[in-house]
Amino acid sequence: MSLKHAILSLLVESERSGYDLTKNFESSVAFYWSASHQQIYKTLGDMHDKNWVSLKHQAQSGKPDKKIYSLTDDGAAELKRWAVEPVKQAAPKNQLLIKLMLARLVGTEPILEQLNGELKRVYKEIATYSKIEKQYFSSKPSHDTHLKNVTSYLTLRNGLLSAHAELDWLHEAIEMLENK
Amino acid sequence: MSLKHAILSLLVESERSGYDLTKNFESSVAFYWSASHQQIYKTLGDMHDKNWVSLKHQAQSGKPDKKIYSLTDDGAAELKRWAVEPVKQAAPKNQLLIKLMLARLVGTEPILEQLNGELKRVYKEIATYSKIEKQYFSSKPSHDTHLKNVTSYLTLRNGLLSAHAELDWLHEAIEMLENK
DNA sequence: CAAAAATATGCAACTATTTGCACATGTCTT
DNA sequence: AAGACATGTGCAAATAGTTGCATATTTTTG
Repeated sequence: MSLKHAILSLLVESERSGYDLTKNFESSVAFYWSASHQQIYKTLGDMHDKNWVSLKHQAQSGKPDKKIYSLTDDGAAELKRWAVEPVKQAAPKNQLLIKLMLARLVGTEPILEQLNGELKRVYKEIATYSKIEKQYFSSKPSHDTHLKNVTSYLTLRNGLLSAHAELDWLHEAIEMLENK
Repeated sequence: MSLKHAILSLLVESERSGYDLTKNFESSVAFYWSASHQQIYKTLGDMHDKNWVSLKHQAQSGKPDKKIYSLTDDGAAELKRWAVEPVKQAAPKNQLLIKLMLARLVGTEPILEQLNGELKRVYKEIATYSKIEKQYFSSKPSHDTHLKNVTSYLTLRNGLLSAHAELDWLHEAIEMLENK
């Protein structure tokens, strides 16, 4: 799995608690990976056992204590090893296409409803991406931009291009099904 | 999960064995869902317990016996219920984007290698889709085409549009990283 | 003729993820 | 004052998926 590596990649930048990581996964990381807080706490424990991360307790006034995790040398080595290893392609899982195939069984109307629902969702997604693009990346990064900005920009572009492809497909699909 | 529903959707068309279903998943279904034979046999057993599928044994000369599964009324009802229920969006899982973020840690060269590897894979994928498009769908389905052809065509279009979006993104990403 | 591939099914162990619950405190809102 | 929301951590059970192994026969290929 890559959750371990997604977490380690955040710990490269700074030490973090499970709670901090959960927040990261809810905001920025959510664009390319997702995990619940239960999964994150569990995985931090597993990685601590493997000695990929080290742990220190931080007492806080008022709030509960934090358990702050940092990347160890072993963790950094594992992350470097994984980063250059060939990508393992995730198996496609597209519920909507199963449902589309069921148009014969349930009729085109309920399937068109589903497609229109997705259309709304994708529009919203594109709006979210566009907003971030304007806020943080008002001009396309150039050769003197820091590498981190470049990779963040490309992550955003990935989301935008995929969303646009889905939008185009949904328009095609809706048009063809409406003419049946 | 939707593996149950993907299997049921095939059993709508005809009764099939676990082996038959495995072959379906390796060829056509693979474009939108994937499953190993172990998983398919297991799930068929689970669905038999739920009475979503019924079972008959078929002796074969020479080859091992087959266990042929058919859709039951309960199975059909479940499939119809699921088909019209709102799509549950799959959480994004993109290893490549985690790796891209690691360009600072490991340098841009190994990441460019990964991106170029993906480029090759996507080119092949597009070639596969284009070949099928030519073989089976020489002309865009029109209003008098059977619904099943329309949905199959749209499944193919989904693959093509997604693959093209990824291709465009890879070109952008490679260009930007090369200029660093 | 021997080896490999295809046909056919499945268990067991492990890894990954989801869902539901639990607990403790602080601040902010109505 | 009551209730919601944020901070902070986690267990347990169930579901989903992967990996390795097992078995038996037939057909095809070199």
